[in-house]
Amino acid sequence: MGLLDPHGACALSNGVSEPRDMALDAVFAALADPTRRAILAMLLEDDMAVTDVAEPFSVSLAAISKHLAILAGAGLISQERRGRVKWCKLEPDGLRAATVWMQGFGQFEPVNLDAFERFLQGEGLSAPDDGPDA
Amino acid sequence: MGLLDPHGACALSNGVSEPRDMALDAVFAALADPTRRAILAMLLEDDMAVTDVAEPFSVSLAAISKHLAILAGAGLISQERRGRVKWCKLEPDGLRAATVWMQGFGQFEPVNLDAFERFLQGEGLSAPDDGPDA
DNA sequence: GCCATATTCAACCATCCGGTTGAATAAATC
DNA sequence: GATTTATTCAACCGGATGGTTGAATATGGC
Repeated sequence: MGLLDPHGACALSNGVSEPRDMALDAVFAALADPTRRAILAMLLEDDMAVTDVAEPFSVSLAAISKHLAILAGAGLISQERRGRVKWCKLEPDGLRAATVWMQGFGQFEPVNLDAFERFLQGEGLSAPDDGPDA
Repeated sequence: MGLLDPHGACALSNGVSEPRDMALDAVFAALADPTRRAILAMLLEDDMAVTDVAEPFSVSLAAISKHLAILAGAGLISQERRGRVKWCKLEPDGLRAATVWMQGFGQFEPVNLDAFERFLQGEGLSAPDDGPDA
């Protein structure tokens, strides 16, 4: 499928509804909530048990449990039960499809140096030094 | 804080709710709908009038109008009224903050060559045409 | 002025979402 | 076995969301 497949899973007049992008639906919907984004950021530092994830938030444990289920459903985290504790682990690959989809829209940005730098940082490569602020 | 500020605008037990990421909320929520993603992909090719945007979809014009309002509210498109026609234009910069936020999670991916290629493509060379089977 | 076109508004509807609460399940501990 | 700890389930609630319809509002053309 094309990077920017213009006709994802949406109601088209031809009646065809491709289920191709349900994953993107779930990922973006999961990211649309600030609590869930904060959870992802926490898991970026370490795997955590559900109770520990919930600790910094002022909402009920059940609410956090639901948030985690949504994140897991979107493939952004995985949950492994060990004993009575359920460990939550970030699944960075779950973001890849969404990231790629979004990058398709970068072509109109003149340079996008910020993103480029971040990308290199994330890759562990050294920048091809056209200057740090080129 | 910054890129991966672990405590965006969400309910924290300390009662502090930073309004910093409302834009991210809006952007991701806007992207969570397949119809809206399809609209963005259409606008990637050309500016369009509301009626023309609505044409390929099997939902009412009013529904598309609402979708466009949501996209505009998220800063992903701009709308300029010229005569009785309202032209819709992609605003790729509206995606930048979200893209940068997401890229912060790429650091766990071993190589991410795909994304790297896409990145380079999007950065300047020939537009990464929507793909052979788009 | 009148009619067609382009778009939105307003009201409504069904469903989803994020939250709550209290009970239920399951595993570790005493 | 009883209790504490970890997590989810089930029911419920208010508000948002995506959709509809029909009327309203402009604007352009005749």
